[in-house]
Amino acid sequence: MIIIDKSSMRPYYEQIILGIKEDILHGIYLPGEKIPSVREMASLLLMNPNTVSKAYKALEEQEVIITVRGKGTFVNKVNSQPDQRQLKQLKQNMSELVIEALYLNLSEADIKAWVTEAAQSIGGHHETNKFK
Amino acid sequence: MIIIDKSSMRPYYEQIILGIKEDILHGIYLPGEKIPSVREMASLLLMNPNTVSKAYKALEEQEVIITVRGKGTFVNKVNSQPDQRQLKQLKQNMSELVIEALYLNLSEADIKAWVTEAAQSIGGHHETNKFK
Amino acid sequence: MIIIDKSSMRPYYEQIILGIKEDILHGIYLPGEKIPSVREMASLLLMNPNTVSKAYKALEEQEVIITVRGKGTFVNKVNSQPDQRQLKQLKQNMSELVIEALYLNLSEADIKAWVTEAAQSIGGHHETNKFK
Amino acid sequence: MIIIDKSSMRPYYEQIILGIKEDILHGIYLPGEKIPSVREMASLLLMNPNTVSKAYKALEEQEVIITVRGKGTFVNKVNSQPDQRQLKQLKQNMSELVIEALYLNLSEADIKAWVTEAAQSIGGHHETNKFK
DNA sequence: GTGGTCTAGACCACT
DNA sequence: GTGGTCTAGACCACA
Repeated sequence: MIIIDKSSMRPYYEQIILGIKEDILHGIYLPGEKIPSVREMASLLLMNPNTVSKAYKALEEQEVIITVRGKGTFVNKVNSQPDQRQLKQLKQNMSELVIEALYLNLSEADIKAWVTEAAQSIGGHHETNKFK
Repeated sequence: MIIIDKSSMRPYYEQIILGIKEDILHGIYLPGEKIPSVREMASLLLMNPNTVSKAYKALEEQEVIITVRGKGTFVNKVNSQPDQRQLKQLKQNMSELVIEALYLNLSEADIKAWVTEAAQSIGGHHETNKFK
Repeated sequence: MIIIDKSSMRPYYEQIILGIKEDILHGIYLPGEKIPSVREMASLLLMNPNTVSKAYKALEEQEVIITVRGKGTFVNKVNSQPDQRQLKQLKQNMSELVIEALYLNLSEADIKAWVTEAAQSIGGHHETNKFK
Repeated sequence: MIIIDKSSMRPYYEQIILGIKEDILHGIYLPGEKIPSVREMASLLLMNPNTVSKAYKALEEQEVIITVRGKGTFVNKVNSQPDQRQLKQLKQNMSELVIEALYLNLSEADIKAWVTEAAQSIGGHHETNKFK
């Protein structure tokens, strides 16, 4: 279930992107399955369709979903060769996050515990991880 | 040495904040020591003084530095009691980062390896971690 | 109604902060309600938008208001767990004020009369005080 | 004993002013008594003489101390007819402080308790209050 | 339309 | 010389 935090700094459309990815990882939406249309999702989330549309476009660019004109939007199979640009960006973000965490007097182990916690709240449903 | 990535999405002032924290963790600036004045830093970074000032004010609010009007800006001792709000925010960011990473087909171990790498590129200079 | 005293030593942005808090305590702005946009408030107060923005950001940090990008700024519910740092600062200020007052030959009772006066010019509208 | 908080927002010279007033209220300096010279005070407080001088000038303007050329600086008797401007300013500050306090969910009684506490940490030594 | 960021330049208070 | 405040005006991301 996607929950939008209206008071969050993160823009709505990014929250939607994250929420859909999370749902896919949770196995709520399976590869090949249809996800709600822009309008449906908009009414589910009580949001402007334009905002949802922006999220869907971004997801399509990341090849997470595929839109078929006149039929709907479907979950893509996970790409086994991840986008190098995205990877680099993610690693950079992690590095910055670690700086902040160390500055808050956390240890490396504390940070890794967070990773474990986050991963376990998701893991087990996502097919591509079964074989790693 | 702080490097500003002008093409990054991250605003300059946040990059300055991160850069200074990183420098402190690296032991380039020691607690009690004076850091460059707003104007000096601005000319070092080829940046408007107001932008630097904004970063310094944020750092002061986080109790990373202390500014004394008319005298300069100084590195504070690291706060051993981290701000709960900041911690919560950081953990939330970590959780979102993990989702993105899992989606890029990374394993939990891959992510932890990033943490190790990031931490080791810093660790060893930061006094408060010696005793953890 | 917020009134800016241009001859006051207190910077404009602090006057705006105080004025908005006062208006909320007076019940002019209710929790959840939208307050004027940065630009509106700036034109109301005949002031630069940046100055208003600075006040709004400070108010958001104090969790008095919540800003939603692209939508506006809204009054938060009053925080029942006050910030310890703010409390300490306020008490310190009170202590200094009392010294000055005693030095002007006022009695403790005189000072308390001021407190009563100030509180009554506000009280009765602020929901959280009804239950204390 | 005057203590200067270098990390306080309040400028040094104001802290000196407050400190001297506090010492007089505490009976450490009595009316007619000589207080340390600018240079002595500066070396006591580890401060620049110019800063101390600024404080002394302000205190003289408020008729708290009297400087006699070639002899030194002396505590004045407390003025029984307080400066109306100062009174008004002080009352204004109190009003603002009360707004902040109410916003932090404090009751009127809480604020008055602070006043009592502050006054009692001083009271009893100051002659002009004995007769009120 | 909303707020956020950045620049440029002015003036002020403090040390 | 230090940081703090304020203005003016530009551009951008978000809804």
